Amino acid sequence: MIALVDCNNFYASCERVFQPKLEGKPVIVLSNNDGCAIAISDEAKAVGIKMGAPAFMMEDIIKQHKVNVFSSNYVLYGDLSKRVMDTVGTFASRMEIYSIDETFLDFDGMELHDLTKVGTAIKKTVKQNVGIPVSVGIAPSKTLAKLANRFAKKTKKQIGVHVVKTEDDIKEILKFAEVKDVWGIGAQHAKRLNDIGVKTAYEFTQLPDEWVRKNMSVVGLRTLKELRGTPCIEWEFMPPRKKGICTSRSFGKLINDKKTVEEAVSSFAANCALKLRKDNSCASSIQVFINTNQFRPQDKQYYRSIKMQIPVATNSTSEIIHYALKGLNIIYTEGYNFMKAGVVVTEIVPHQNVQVGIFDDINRTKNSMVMKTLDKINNIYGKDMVRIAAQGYEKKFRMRAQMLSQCYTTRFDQLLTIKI
DNA sequence: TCTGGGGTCCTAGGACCC
DNA sequence: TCTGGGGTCCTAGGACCC
Repeated sequence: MIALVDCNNFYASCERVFQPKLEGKPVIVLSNNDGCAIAISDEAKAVGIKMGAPAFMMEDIIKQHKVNVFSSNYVLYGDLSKRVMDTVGTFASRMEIYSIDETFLDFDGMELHDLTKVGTAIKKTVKQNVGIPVSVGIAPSKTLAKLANRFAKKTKKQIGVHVVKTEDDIKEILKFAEVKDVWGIGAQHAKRLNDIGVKTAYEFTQLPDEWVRKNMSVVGLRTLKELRGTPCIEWEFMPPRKKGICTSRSFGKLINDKKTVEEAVSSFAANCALKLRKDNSCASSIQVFINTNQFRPQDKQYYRSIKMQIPVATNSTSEIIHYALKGLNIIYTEGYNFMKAGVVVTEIVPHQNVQVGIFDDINRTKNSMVMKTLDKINNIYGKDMVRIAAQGYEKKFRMRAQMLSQCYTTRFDQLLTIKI
């Protein structure tokens, strides 16, 4: 059996941990740049706030219902996520962390008589240790565990746990779920399925294999079998090395001078280099892209990207900035209002596997010592305390984040003050 | 004023090779 | 009627996830 433990409205719940007065009140968290709602408490859902809705279109609802709005604070959420996972991990010998707020537990080979009891214990312990509410779904396959979890959230709010064992249990949750709510079936396939009269997950499981294979590829076929109770999705207990690392941001405002775009791209490149070093990896290829704001029909539109090889795989900030700017210089054209840019590093290899070319004249030992020192300083004094000159000083491209909470658990200067 | 960011996998089609 | 066949690699685009 497989359990899926999922944090309820995770980012909104994180904000509540440090402001308990928000319990029972509507809370939402916005995406980067204070763009869209990406976490919505039940109370905020109840007053009509929808996932992904742009903030500027919800101003009336927010004012009218006194919705508490937060900018996203990924440092805080990342730290609380780690604490949740540490607690959940004690309940099974093997765990696969699937995302910042979800983890699968492998119960195979464990003597568990009452799974509902186990689920309840997980929920209670996480709430007590970290303060985050979770739901638990337990079933024979990952896809069914996801559905069971959803079932628990929708129909057993107080308990927050649902166990699926028998054929009848499976049928019950399949008939309850719409096809669009199945993990692995997105909006496109859901529409296609609805068009041929398939509305529920149960009806989907009644389709012939061949139809699913033909119209939804092997991925859809796997989902089908998982829903019928046969596990087909492999465990990934160790996270595999990433194939690409991307840093991209919308700017806080439209930008039409090249120097500012260069500073933004340099900062994104620096962030990719930092992520590579944290992963102990190097990249031998880099992509840069820039684009205008597609939501402004009055503006001339522009999108270009470029991919370049890096002769010797690297994770050095200065080197990656160098190539990023080289690429930007090729694709940049004057006369547009730019809204977004990004840097992607790919062809990633472990640091110790880097092949050095014969004509390589860069002093890599010295460079890596500089990077180590830079990371050490920035670790203590905050990211970007020391940076490469190309990243600029003013950060005119900076995102909006007007309602940012504190880093309560990771910064000494932002600890919570308690008055007794 | 204003619409996120970071990933994965699969498939089809073109280029190229023998 | 019909224009070789079979393989690999790369890329773009589309689907999905949180």
